[in-house]
Amino acid sequence: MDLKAQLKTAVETAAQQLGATVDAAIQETPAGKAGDYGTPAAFLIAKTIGGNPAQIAAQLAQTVQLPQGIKKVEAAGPFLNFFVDVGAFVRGVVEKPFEMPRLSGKVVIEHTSVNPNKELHVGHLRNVVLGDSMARIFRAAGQTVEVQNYIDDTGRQAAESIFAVNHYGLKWDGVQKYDHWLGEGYVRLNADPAKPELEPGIREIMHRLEAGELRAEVEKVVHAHLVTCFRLGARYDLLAWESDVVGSGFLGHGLNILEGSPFTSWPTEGKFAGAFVMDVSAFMPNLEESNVVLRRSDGTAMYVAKDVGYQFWKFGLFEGMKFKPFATDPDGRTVWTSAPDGQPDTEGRFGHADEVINVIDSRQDHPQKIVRASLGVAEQPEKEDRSIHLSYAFVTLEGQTISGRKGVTVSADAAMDEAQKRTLAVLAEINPELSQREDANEIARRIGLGAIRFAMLKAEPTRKIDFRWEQALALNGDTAPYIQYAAVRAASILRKGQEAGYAIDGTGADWDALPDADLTLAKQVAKLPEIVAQSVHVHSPHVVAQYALDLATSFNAWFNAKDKKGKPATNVLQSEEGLREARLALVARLRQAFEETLDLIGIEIPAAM
RNA sequence: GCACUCGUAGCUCAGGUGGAUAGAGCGUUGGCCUCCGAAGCCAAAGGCCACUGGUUCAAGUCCAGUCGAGUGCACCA
Repeated sequence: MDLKAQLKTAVETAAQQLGATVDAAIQETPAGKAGDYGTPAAFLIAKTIGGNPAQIAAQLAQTVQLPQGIKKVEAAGPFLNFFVDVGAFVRGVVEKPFEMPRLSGKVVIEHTSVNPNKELHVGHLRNVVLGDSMARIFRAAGQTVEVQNYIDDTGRQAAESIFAVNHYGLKWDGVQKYDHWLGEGYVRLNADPAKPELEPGIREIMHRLEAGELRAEVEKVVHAHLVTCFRLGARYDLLAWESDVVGSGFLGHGLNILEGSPFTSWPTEGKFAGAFVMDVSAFMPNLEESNVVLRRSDGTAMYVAKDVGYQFWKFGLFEGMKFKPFATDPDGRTVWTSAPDGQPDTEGRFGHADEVINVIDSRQDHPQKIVRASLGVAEQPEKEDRSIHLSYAFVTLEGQTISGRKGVTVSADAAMDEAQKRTLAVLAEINPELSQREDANEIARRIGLGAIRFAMLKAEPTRKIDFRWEQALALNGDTAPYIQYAAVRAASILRKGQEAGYAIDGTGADWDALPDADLTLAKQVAKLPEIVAQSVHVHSPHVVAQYALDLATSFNAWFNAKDKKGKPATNVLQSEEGLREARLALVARLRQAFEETLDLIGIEIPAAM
């Protein structure tokens, strides 16, 4: 149990003795206040048993049992503050592995789901990075994670691109990236004044797509998309094709389940006569129209019915899809795909989620709420509860709405190329020697991609992002390179320490020689597990990104600390023996915290900067 | 019109389940490399936390309303 949890128990036990049952919050004391951790629990106790909070805090200070590692407690007015034993605390942080949350169960995360008709643009980056980071974080918290990527292969967009290729007689040269080439046909078609007359041809392609005749064409785009996503660091377990969702009868299965619900009906009169409708008012209050049509009066299904069926399948409400390998990712793991000629999933390997997270932009808020409500309609309240829409605001480009058709767009591939190019240029300028090293490109890759990923997830998902080169590729300030630089610097200290023959594992450490400055840093390092727990709780990786910044800031401040005479106060290698070993061990732990934290958001640390 | 999201420093953003003087980055100004990496650090300036009311010992945080911005509201996909 970590120290804060022990403090919480100690305070609550002491409160019990005074006759009050409270939920004691343990927080860090504000900078400048006495103590390390504190609690305002006396307010709550005073409320239940009466009395003066300050007096109660004083009483608690007398009776509370101090856990190991806490050397002193004192009341500061109504607050109860604890003082940690610096040496014992830092030693604990250094020697104990992180106690990550231990969640169980399976979560299915759907992300990317880009129309297979043209290349990804910078707006898609946000989706991929959010989803991939969530997958990493949930995995670290102990859950089984399955990442799915939905392929809308029967939609209008895919049809238009394929039609354009045929119509204009376009030939792929085998050199240009396939998705970029295909996208050019799409753009050309949509700029063509004759497009309205071409409608019958497009419709024919749509029918052929639905029949699965053009699967091979679509697969080429999907492979090209995977190249982009792999480069970003994303990984997938399963590609779920819309044609397979439909072909596996998920629509019917889903509607069958819903038909047994008291919230669905086949009205015989009124505006919905002849249609199959679902009343979601019990799950989505305040709607002007609470009836959702699932099957039209002509018998055809509405689009949301597909989403509902797919969602039900993710939760394991029925089976039916077949699967086969599709590709191998850069780590050598197999990416599976749904396929009509695949094998049945007899082991319940895919789907069967306890929780489903759909990473989709906020324009889909309403349909996603309907999907969620449909689980309520199906009388599956716990699944409804764990049906999460990770909604994020769309990305604009230099203030304009991204539109491939209007040419207001930057591809994800170009953004990554540019990021690496700019990084390399900066490297040549500020560290010419390093830029001559043979791994200079790899260094630039890690920094450039890190910068992009970080820019996409440092803010809350509900924030709108306006993609601007200077901002997305900035190398100082609140950026990935700032954090990476700190991590590299930490590694550099460790290397120098080892070269000098010092132990970095705490051997020979004099923990009690550590001053408060080192305690501040150790406290920051110790926070990682609760950060992971919070990120899982709020379903957003921005919490982890912000923590990574805090960690780097704390380390830089500590590294540069000066004493009253303006001399370095925390120089590790020049510290006295014993203190030096303690600091080296702390820096080693910090470096590990950087690695684990950045890995949670898919950012790699370069060998040097 | 209805619903959802948002409104914190000039700009871009952090601020667990309410708790002690509201924090960063960019930009501005001024400092810090005979000392482990200056892509760094320190300091200054910059805030009626949109507004009004309410709940509470305590509100940036919760509730109601107002104003402003964005998005979505088809037997479309």
